[in-house]
Amino acid sequence: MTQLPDSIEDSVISAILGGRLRPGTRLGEAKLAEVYGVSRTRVREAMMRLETRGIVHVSARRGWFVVEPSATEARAAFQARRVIETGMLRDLHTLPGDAVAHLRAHVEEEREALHTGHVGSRTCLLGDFHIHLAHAFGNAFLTDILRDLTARTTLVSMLYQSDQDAAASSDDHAGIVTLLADGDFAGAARLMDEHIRRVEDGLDLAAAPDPLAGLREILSPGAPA
Amino acid sequence: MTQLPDSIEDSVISAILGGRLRPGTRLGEAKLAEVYGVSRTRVREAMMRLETRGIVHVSARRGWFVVEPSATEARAAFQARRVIETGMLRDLHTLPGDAVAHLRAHVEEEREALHTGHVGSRTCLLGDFHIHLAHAFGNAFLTDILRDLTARTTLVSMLYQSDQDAAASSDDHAGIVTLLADGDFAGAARLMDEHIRRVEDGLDLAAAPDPLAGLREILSPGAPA
DNA sequence: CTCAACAGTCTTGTATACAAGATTGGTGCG
DNA sequence: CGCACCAATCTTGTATACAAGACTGTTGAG
Repeated sequence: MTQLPDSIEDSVISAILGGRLRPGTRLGEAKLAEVYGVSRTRVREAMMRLETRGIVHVSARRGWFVVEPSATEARAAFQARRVIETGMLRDLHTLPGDAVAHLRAHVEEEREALHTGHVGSRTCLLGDFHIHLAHAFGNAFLTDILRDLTARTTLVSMLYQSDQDAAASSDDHAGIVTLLADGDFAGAARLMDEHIRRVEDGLDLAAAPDPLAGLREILSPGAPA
Repeated sequence: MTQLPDSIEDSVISAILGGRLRPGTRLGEAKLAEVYGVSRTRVREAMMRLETRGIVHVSARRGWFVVEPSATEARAAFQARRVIETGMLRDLHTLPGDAVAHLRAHVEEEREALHTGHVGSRTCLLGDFHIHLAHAFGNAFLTDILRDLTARTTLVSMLYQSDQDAAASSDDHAGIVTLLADGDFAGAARLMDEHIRRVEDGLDLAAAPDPLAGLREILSPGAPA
């Protein structure tokens, strides 16, 4: 379903969406250059582009890091998504003929991923729903903006998620598609508002961003201190 | 009011907002490097950042150019602004105490610029209103997004504006501030919707983007061919 | 044993050199 | 006179070299 990324940026973003890159992960220029088989120049360019999109940031002479949104930024990212996505649905009058079918198919994919239990593709699909919805709306700018915001909220979820009920999210998505199919755009907007709020409220923003992100995977099999 | 820009990006953007840089203008790396007194490397970095923000684009081995939005992109840019700004106002419950005062002061500045008739600062101020409003809303992401979208719609106006009644726009702004002061956020959202639609409808999207943009300023004092 | 100072290593920051393609102006043929 | 071809020039694309700062591990004094 997801075509393999052709650029370094897409590759990094899809790794984030799929949960393979965690917030705070260091992305060394030399290492990436080797991985992608290009020179540091290209890697640097890609990193700078990702920086202006708010996906990574650079710490002077230390390296590039996947952003670790603060509690404030986490709230703001979800609010931004809520504002844009509900605004979009409220502005909606008609949808392209095949849009509902595509969205329904996507929700079906989500369901399957829920059952097979593959966490990576599940997270990725749940985020993709919103991007597909934006795509159906047909505004390229909003689609791009939401893609970046979704990447950020995915990072937020990795940092602050308490339980993040994936099944409930997918149910919301299904409900939204049903309302869209009925032409009840205002209703869809309301449900979208609740949906994003629900995810947002499920976050534990008091949880301090894990300063040991990189260590965890190495230490996780060991006994607690 | 507007502090002088400290980065190349800000400098370019403020030149666009002020109407000093027109769509299609070529920005040569060597020339910019000389102007800013830096090496081509820095200029290139800035240009690439502006490219991901949709402000300039690169034509392979020909140079960097200020974007010339197509009719489709023009419509999409305004729609995106409408969706976001109305969504923002609808999501509003309270406003910081000094926000209304600041916005009122800004509208007053617009009025003065209208009377003195300085086109550059007028255009700049009319765009800035929306950015200040976003700032008052208090979401940094949305503010950044709207800054870039406003730059784009400014470029659109330069290409497709038929008459662009600045006075009417300023009146709309004043009306929005009044409604905000009364706490009528839904009303403000409605007026904002009308306001952006009005500007959008005032565009002549049939007008082909001027392929001779760069020549005009040189030839304008001369007689028609 | 603790801690401060220091040398070595690693990583990014920046400039510069050179390659590759685009444009321009000129030249010669038809 | 018009047009196609070609050389010269200009501009960006990419790699690489070197400088500057940050981190790590060691060493020695107290």
